[in-house]
Amino acid sequence: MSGRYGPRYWWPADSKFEIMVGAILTQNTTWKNVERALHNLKRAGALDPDSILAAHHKRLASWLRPSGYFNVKSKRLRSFCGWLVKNGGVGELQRMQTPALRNALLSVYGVGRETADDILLYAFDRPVFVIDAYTRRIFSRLGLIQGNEDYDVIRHLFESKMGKRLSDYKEYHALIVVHGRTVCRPTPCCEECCIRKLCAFRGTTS
DNA sequence: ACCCAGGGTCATA
DNA sequence: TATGACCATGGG
Repeated sequence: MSGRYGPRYWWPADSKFEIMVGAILTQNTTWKNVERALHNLKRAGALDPDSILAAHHKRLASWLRPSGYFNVKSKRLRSFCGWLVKNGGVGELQRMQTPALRNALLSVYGVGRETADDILLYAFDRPVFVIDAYTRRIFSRLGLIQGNEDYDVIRHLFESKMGKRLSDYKEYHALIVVHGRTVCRPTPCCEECCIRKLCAFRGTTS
């Protein structure tokens, strides 16, 4: 698919921290709305852990408002920044082994498995495959998984079958999300259109 | 008016 | 382990 569609412009950001913030803000939310929230943070000069920790909840929530769930995301972003600072920042955390770093991320309030893996893959450059709703939907349609397996079961399946190239992990997830948007939700509206849209994935998965 | 989006937490059984 | 309620904005 990379050959056919070329590299997607994926997870644009000026810093590792911006990627991490984006990973939390994009939870069940369109990227367009996340960009607005990120823009608010930048415009306020608050796109850094210290500024976020220093801001009052009311103000932080107002910056995050466009990304939805602004009250819970304010708390989640706060807890994440607290963890980041407490552990010496990105540079220090980068020294950890991937499994330990993943467990550390999962211990943070507001960081679940998918968010943790987004951060591991796109901010810490670790070869971890991100499983999202699109991955389940597309690959269950292809008959390669049932779809309701545990997150880590599907993750290990992908990681065992696709080698270890970091760029492949980043690119494949990007392609899945970009194309997953065009695939019908759980109940196919029609077999024809779904099969046509899924054609792009055949050959890369067989 | 309805459905959905690049999820996670918490209570409950 | 496995559901369900809840969070909330913006676009189709």
